[in-house]
This record gives sequence, C-alpha cells and structure tokens, in this order.
Amino acid sequence: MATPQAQSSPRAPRNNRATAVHLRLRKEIVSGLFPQGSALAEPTLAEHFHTSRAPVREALIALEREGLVTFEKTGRTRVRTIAAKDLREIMEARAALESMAARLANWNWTTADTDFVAKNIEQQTKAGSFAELSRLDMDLHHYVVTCSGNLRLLQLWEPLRWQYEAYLVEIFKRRSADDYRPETETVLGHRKLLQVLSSGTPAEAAQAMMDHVLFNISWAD
Amino acid sequence: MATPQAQSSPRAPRNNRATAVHLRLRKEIVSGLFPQGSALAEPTLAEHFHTSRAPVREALIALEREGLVTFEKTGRTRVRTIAAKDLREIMEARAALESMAARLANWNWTTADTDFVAKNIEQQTKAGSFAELSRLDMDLHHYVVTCSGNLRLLQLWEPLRWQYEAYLVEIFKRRSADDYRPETETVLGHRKLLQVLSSGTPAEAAQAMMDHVLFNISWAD
DNA sequence: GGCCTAAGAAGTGTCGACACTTTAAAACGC
DNA sequence: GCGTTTTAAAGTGTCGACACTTCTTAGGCC
Repeated sequence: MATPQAQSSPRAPRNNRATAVHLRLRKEIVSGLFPQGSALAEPTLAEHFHTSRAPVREALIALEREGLVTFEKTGRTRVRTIAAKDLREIMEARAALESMAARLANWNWTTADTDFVAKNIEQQTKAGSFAELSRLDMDLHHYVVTCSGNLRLLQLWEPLRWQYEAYLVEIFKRRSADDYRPETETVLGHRKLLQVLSSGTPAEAAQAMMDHVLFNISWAD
Repeated sequence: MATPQAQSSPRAPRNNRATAVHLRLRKEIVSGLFPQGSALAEPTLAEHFHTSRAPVREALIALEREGLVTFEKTGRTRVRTIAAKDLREIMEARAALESMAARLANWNWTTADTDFVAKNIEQQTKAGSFAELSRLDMDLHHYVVTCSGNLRLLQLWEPLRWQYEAYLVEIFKRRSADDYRPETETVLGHRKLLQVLSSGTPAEAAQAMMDHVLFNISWAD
C-alpha cells in the first residue's frame, strides 16, 4: 500500500536563501527600515543580502502575497503604503478570524493558557511605551489564534499581523515617544477577554473578541 | 508635492508568464488533472507550459501560499492532499470570513444584488449535477464576499475557495455522477441568506452565513 | 528660465548552466 | 530469490547573462 504518511503538512518551509531573505526583509519592513512607498529594486536587495536576484525575487513574491509590498504594472516593487482605509479592512478581517479563533480556543482552554495570558496582561500594565504595549498585545492575540488549533486560521491571520505592525511603525514615527500614557482601555478589554475565554461560553468569547478588535479601528490617526 | 496618487493598489497582477503559469496550473489542479499527492517537478511543468523553470518556480511559490501545493523538506513539490480534517479547518475559516462579509454586505445591499443572487438561486433549483450546483454555490458566496467591499476579506477568502474546490473534485471522482438528487437544503439555506442580506439586520446576516457555512462541515465523506 | 527630446542608466523577465542533493535503478553478493 | 551496495538519473538551489522595458538625466530649442 502506498501513501506511507500522507499528513497535510502544517508548514514545511524550504530551507534555502529565499526564505531567509523573506524573513529578514519582512522584519526590516515592519521595523520601518524601508519607508512606505519606497522602491525595492531586486539588484539593490540582492547586494544588500549578499546573494543573487533569484532568492530576492522569490522573497518578494511571498511578501506581495502577505500584503507588505505591491507590484506595479511595470513590475517594479514598492513597500505597500497602509492608510487609514486599509487599517479598517485589516481590523475587520482580524475581527472575523480572531472571533472564530476565540470561539474555538474557548473550547479547549486550559489553566496553562490562563496563566500565559494573565502573565501577559500583567506585563501590559507595566509597559512603558506604545511599542512595548503593542508587542505584548500582538503576542496575546497570536496566542489566542494559535489556541484555536486551526492552522489555516493562523496562516490567514499572520499577514494581517504584519500589515498591522507595518502600519503601527509608521504611526510611531509621527508620535513622540514621551507622550505615552498607559492604555487602560486595552488592558481592560484583555481582562474581559481572559474571563470569557476561561469561563465563558464559546459565543461569549467570540463576541468579546469581535468587540475588542473592532474597537481599535477608531485608533486611526 | 510628491505622492501623486498613492492608492494602496487593490491588486496589480504582473503581466508575465509566471502569473499565466500560476493561473493555468491552479485551474488544472482544482480540475483534478493532477491527483492529490502527485509530484510536481519543475522541469516537467516547464516543458508542459513551454517555458523555462523560472516562471514555474514563481508559480509554485504562489500556489504554496494558496495552500494547493506543499513543499517537502527536500524541496520537492506535491499537490496537497486535503482530508476531512482539512475540510473542517477550511469551513471554519470560511465561516469566519464570510460571516463578516455578510455583515458588511448587508450594510450596502442594493436591489441589483438581490436580482443577481435570486437569479443564481433560481439556477440552483435547475442544476443537474453536484458539479453544477457547487459551481453556482461558490459563485454566490464569492459574490457576497465581493459585496462586503473589503478587498482583504476577498484576498483571504480566495485560497479557501481553491482548497475547497480541490477537495470537491476529489469527492466527485469517487461519487458516481448519476446518484445526484437536488440538494434542497442548500437552496433553502441560500433563500434564507438572501432574505436577511436584503431585509435583515447586519447581525442577522452574519449569523445566517455562519450557520449556513458551518452546516456543510458534516458533508465530509 | 521652462519645456520637449534624446541618449544613458537602471530594472525586470526569462533563459541556460552548473554544483549539490535526493531518488531510482541496476549490479552484486549470498 | 532477497537484501545490500553502487551507480546513474532526476531535481532543486543559485547564479550570471541578455533582451527588452521603464525611468532619469542631460542637452537642445524657444
């Protein structure tokens, strides 16, 4: 009999330079190293990463599908600009996916999950900057999506995360670092979330996550 | 002043052989031309499409991110096998996205939209095979997602569509064509959907779509 | 000086080549 | 005949090359 071990392969990243370039370039984009709208020429990037154009090209295709770069009709590549209108789309899509994720995560929630999230929220209260708070925030949301046990949910969610982070870093550039005051509303929303995830119904968890994510649309600069 | 027309570029598909190969190969996969799990060697595909390996390679990367093919650790590419467990993930993700889409579509629903969907449902009652019915079904769901006006929702949804169709074509291979009897439940679900989309509340539309999509999980063979 | 034009520079799309790795097949021993 | 080892075939990863297109800059004209 054939089909020794079919398994639908959760994720088998090829171990080549293309994926390395992909990950590095993504990190550089969401770090704000390349301003939005700036050109990404293959020869330049190839030199930057000490490789040839082929791996760079593959990485750009992956990044385009993640929504971090765009191809113009002429083939030129640019860092995608994410405006307020895009933020709305991102948050609506996040709300859809994370609400379902919360529903599923509620189903198989453990005390270890509660510990992780509680610890994360605790750190949020001590956060000293927007950047630190949003990092903790994304960690928490990533954790819930993972807890759903649905790998496709996670795969669809990740690009939204990168796009959101690329948007945030642009905001941080404009805002001065010292006008930060603790975001009590965000923390409060997370506490409510933890409560329904651990001891609420699936429908309550879904609703709470939906409200929590959509609430942040108004954040738009 | 710079930034002449920023616009976040909805979708600018490069007009090259790579995208052509991508679209053709995708169509061939969801048509069942390549059985699930079969190997996709770049030189063979290159010959098949009368091109070199470079465009084929780019197409495979795009298809991997769509979930239609998988890369093994050795770099070999295979058509992804979609089992019942995968179907569950797909339908949960679809339910999440389409529920939000229905909520948004309800908001800006027009009589023209009602006409399109009503005509589609009318055709469903006359469908003579599983294949025809499911084609109409996907057309309808695609229409609703488009009506949401949220391009990211559509972009995230499309890969789920291809995966679902790849699953269906495998089912069709096993089932004989003549044991088809009209799926009255599907049609009934769509009528209910049309009703809430045109004259219900956003929450009702979201709930109806959620129920309708999740109902189909039990379809699993 | 401002505008149009034309050479030059830069970039993309595609190809073939080659080293290295993995798979498949053939040869060998028992 | 069956299992093991060796050898050949097939495949991937990466590179450089070249034609063609697009952008940019310098020159000329008014």
